[in-house]
Amino acid sequence: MVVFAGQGDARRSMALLWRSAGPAEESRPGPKPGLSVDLIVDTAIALADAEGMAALSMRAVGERLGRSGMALYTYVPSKGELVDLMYDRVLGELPTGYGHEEGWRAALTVWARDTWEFYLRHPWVLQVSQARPVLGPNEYLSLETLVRILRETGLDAPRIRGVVGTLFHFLRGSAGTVSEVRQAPAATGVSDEEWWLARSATLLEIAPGLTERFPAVAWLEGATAATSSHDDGLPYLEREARKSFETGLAVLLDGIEATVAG
Amino acid sequence: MVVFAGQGDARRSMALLWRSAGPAEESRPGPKPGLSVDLIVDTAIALADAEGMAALSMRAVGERLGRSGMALYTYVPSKGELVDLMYDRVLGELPTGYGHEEGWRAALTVWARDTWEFYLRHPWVLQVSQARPVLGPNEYLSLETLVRILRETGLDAPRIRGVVGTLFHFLRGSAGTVSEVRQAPAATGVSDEEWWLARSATLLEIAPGLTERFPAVAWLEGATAATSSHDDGLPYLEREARKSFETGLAVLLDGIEATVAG
DNA sequence: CTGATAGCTTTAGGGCGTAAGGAGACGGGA
DNA sequence: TCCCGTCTCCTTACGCCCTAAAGCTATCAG
Repeated sequence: MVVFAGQGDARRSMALLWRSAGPAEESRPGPKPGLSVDLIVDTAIALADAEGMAALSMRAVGERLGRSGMALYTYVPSKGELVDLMYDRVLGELPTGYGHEEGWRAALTVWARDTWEFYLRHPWVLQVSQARPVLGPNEYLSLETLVRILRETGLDAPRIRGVVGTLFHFLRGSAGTVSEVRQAPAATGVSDEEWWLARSATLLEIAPGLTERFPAVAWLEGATAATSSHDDGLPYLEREARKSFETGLAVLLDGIEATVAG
Repeated sequence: MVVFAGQGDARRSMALLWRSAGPAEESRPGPKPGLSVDLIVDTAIALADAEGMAALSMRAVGERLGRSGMALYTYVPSKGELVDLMYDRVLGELPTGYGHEEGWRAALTVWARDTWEFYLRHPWVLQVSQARPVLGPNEYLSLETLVRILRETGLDAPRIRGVVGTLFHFLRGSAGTVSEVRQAPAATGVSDEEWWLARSATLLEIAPGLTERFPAVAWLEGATAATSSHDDGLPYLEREARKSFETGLAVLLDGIEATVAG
């Protein structure tokens, strides 16, 4: 599920995203607000962190706040806007200062690992549509952080743009694999290993001659399984995904270096 | 929306995925089937191609076939399984033979462009969860195709595994950006340019001092806009996404080359 | 005190996936 | 020939989703 953002009138969305902590709070008729946008957004984030994007419904958020789902519409125009606000708020967790004393490659490595772990802390972020930038303050800030590192490479703007995209795609994809691997067993009630075993046993039975039909894949799986340790207690798929992340990151950094060298 | 696959009993799923064109078709009591799994899958693919994954409902597919939504459950155990079948069927479109006469880099470049365009032809494929492999014949085949190219590099299996992942993440992410950029205006009734203009105008008004707060981003956007041609009739965001794809691909290939040399 | 207003609720309408039960068509055995 | 078991397909129904609309009530300005 890619969750699309709200597109009510631009002015209201932007005001919500960029609202500065509290604008004087004049006294007005009617009951005092029992909730606040911040409270709602925080609650929604906690819910999404704990139970995933699929469990994020207006009713569920309302319930956590002791209100009906409809109560939220007083503060937030739609679920889409709420997701935008969650997204931009949570991006604020990302570190912003990566010193360049040790060179851009070291900084970029740390940045990538930080970002990767951020995605794993908030897997639902990976389901927020990237169709169009949300244009919130923290989105700007996180982009600023990355671009600052990359300017150290001396590459021109179009190339930096391409690298920015590639890094984000890589991180989102890689983290997405791990996070879905983690959540799928929970969703289906079958553990990783069990699922894998059941499927591959059935597969051999139903589709014989796999090794002959797909020799390169067979080679890859054989060689991978052979070098795969079982000491760390991680599920099979997650361990492989982590290794792939490190390998892929190294390849990417090499690629940037080669591009810089020109 | 990441669509999770079905996980009915493994045997039935696998049988559906690997079923060989027609197993004798014995005569049985009861009315003749008016539909078939193939017909349903093809119809569902056509629907998803035309109107996106969000429009793919059992009712909608049934309607296209002149049946109720529930009629499909005679052929397919659940929507999840249907999505698996769609996914594996459509993967069959991918070319499989990339000669290595011109070297792996040339082959990989063509492969990447082919795959990228495949994703743009079937954007809904990007919304199919990658949590666990579907393990259908065409998934195997497409992986086989890529691994065959990559074995030419002489890299070891773990590294090839990392590169495979990185390439897929990059392609899926990059194509996803373009496809969402394309579908979002349709979904919201606002064109790309309009949306962008409205947002950035409002942004400048509501969040002044952007350039000072985010100088690196301002530099990047200024420099990009300056070099951006307007001759090809493509919407702004799509043109940029295409350029980023080519840049990113070059960086990645350079990275693989460096790793090989490494 | 009065009237306007804002917070919140309930109701309702149009989606969704799918469980359950029933109608009718058809082939095979008696 | 007739009946019965089986199979396709339908309708109904449940519980979830987002959100429009209308109504209740607490609160404040005048």
